[in-house]
Amino acid sequence: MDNFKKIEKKWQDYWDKHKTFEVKEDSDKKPYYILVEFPYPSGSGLHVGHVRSYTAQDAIARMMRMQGYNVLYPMGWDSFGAPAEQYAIKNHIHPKEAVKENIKTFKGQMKSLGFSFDWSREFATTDPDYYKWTQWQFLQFYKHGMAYKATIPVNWCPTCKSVLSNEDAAGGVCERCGSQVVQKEKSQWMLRMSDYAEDLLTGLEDTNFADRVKLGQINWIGKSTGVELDVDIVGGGKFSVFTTCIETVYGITFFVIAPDGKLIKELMPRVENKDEVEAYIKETATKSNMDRTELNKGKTGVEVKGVKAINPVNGKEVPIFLGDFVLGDYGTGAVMAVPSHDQRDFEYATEHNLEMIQVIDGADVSKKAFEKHEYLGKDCKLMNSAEFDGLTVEEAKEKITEKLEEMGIGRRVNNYKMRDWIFSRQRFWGEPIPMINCPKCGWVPMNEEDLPLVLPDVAEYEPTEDGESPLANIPEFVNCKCPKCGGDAKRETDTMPNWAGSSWYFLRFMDPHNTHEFASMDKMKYWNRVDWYNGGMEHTARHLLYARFWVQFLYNIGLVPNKEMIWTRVSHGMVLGADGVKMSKSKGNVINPDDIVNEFGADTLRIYEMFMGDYQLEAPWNTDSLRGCKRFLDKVIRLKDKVEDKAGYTDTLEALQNKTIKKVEYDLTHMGYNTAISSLMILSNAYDEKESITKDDYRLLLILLNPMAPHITEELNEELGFNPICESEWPEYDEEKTIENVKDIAVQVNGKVRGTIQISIEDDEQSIKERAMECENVKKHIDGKEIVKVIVIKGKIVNIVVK
RNA sequence: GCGAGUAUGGCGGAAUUGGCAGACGCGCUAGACUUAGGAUCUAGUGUCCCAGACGUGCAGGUUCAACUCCUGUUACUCGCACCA
Repeated sequence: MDNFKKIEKKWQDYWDKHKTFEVKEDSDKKPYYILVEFPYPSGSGLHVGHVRSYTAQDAIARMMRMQGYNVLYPMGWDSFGAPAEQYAIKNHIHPKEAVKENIKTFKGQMKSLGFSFDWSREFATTDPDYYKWTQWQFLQFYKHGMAYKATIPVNWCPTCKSVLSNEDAAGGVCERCGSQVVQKEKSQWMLRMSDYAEDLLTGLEDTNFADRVKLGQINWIGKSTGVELDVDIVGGGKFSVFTTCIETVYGITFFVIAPDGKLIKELMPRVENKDEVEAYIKETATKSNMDRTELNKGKTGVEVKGVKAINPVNGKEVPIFLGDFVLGDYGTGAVMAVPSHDQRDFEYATEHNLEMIQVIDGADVSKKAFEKHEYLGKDCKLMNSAEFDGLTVEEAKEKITEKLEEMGIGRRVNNYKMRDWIFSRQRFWGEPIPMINCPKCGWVPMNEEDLPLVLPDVAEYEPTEDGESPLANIPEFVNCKCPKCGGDAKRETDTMPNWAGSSWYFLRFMDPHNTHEFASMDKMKYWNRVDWYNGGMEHTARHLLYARFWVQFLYNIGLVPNKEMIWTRVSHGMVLGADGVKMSKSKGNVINPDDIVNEFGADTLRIYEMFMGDYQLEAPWNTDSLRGCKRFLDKVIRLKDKVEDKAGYTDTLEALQNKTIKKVEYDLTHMGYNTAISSLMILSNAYDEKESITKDDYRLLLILLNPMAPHITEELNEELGFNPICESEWPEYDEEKTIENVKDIAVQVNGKVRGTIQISIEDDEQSIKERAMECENVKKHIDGKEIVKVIVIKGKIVNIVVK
């Protein structure tokens, strides 16, 4: 029976030859764009996790094609990235060679699984024809004032002489060599993403993202409304703090400023304990933001001696501290500390023996702070706050803000956690940033007609001594003429982050071969937007936010038809190893899809991955369960022996068949793949119980199963003499026939099931009640007791309440 | 730490609106057919002190009725800005 290999190859060739899944924009069918995140073609080949989401999207695509939609389901390669570069450094070959090999492997694997991708639209982000447009779009950002250079700290390994990602610098130690990581200032290209914070927030209303996805976006943007307050420094100078709790302003007993901020640098000449302060700044430079803001750790910090600040509302002089929990790049890099009403300040004050002033009445603040989440909305009154004493917190918030505005030292502001996008990478394997630095003209964008700026072929891919991209070592690349004045100039040697190419690839799929635009407005208008986008949970915050930002910018300059180009976004759960943990080479629990396809067939793997559990949750691999799926398909094959050469449907199967069509249709569009398959198992079990079934009965099962197991169903369908399923229509169900006329319902006494009765649709409440009371076992439980009430839920349950 | 998610038999999971908890599959037990197979078929399979009681991480609450709603709590998984 194991001729599945032949069958699968046969139908894959058939689809290729007939270009079954290639779509054109001239169809009068309704367009529908299904997208799955294009993979990074790693050296280890396709992961069974890829198979899960590609199959899920494939099933929707195949069903919707049969339902008459013009379905676009494309695939490509997100092929820039660090692993290819690491490989190149080690083996001294150009990353593009490794990428080429990997893509070949991935594509072969995808074909062997029978995914209905439109391969005529394939591209890779590393194709110069593609990244030409990524570069072109960067120039648009630049020309609209959205790209700028800024000096910001990066993780730096002094031993490897290399810039590290936070991941590679976890715990302040270099992943590769174990050296202490330090923060180093570097000039980087930035995109003004924070300008879009509000639009990215409101834009969510024009999407159909799952709630948890929307929440992820909202939290990443991290909007908070509050007041920015100016604070004078004794003896001259001032700084600002941002607070969401201006009502506690009279409770300020000190200020804390960021060790990595600008302010401390300005104050330095006046600082009395310079050594101590500098040592603390140095220490902070070795910590990541996460280590710094962790609440459980001790509140470290040092007083900045010789400098005092003045609380603007009451003229009180208070000390200034350095504290690493204050971040230089969030808010104003300084906070007001009110230990009585903020737990973090409370701990800091306790540790450093600082004064506390309670300004909101209603709790004891000697042991812990009385915080906003405890006092807001509870009618708590102010105290120790001059003329504001006795006002409620809500009134005081407003009145104090008004007063500060009048005094000209306070402003209402929205603060966002989301920062501008650091767009430079000191790496080789990324899109070169098309900017030229001219000694006379400064930064000058390349002429658009000179794009793409292609990555050169080089022998070494190591970064330079001072951590610049290897491109800096290539004089032919670096030295150029200024497009403006024609004088000698130098190219930017940083490249773009991996996120760049994936921020707009879904637009390119709409018009992948366009040589004069990244995509034509006409074609984008035809497809309108991505209707259904699937990817991993780990991408729902950042990739999606970057992509939305990119699109909103393009929309604002009139280059895409919608402000949001992605309608529904869903995320699938990871496929874990059989031991319930993430698959990894080191754990030896990796399943290679090729092995499964070889031994069990693509259809079995597809069915299994759809059946393995709730699509949105992670699920461990289980080979026994996979065998069960093979058995199910074998059973479907065996059912063919029961087929009589008869048209029409078997009467007694009609209700179940209609119900199954409805269920599969609903489940495939609601990510209930596992229950879709279970309902098909139920249908085949019902077929199996019959002496014989008709050809139409059998074909119905094959069509419903086809989106998930496309090869074997096509083969069996052909053996029956029908047209290929991929050229057929999806069956329609009759709602009336899905309703069962006669049904068993449970009868409860005091909420416990004591019997069942059979009811039919026409039965009225009274007769159901009477029949329920007559049940043997029910009688036993209500005998001699007082009936308080009888609840009848039509078609569901009867509950008799007795005393 | 912040944000999100999850918790149901031996295992994966089901239960669309609060209405018979455990669908469907795996595994397991017994049998049939067979001569040895990861094949097929039949019956069974939440737990227990088994005419009944208990049971959806834990502790409470609302309700005629709670896996589902509310309050609190624990554990695990993911993301946190240069991994993709």
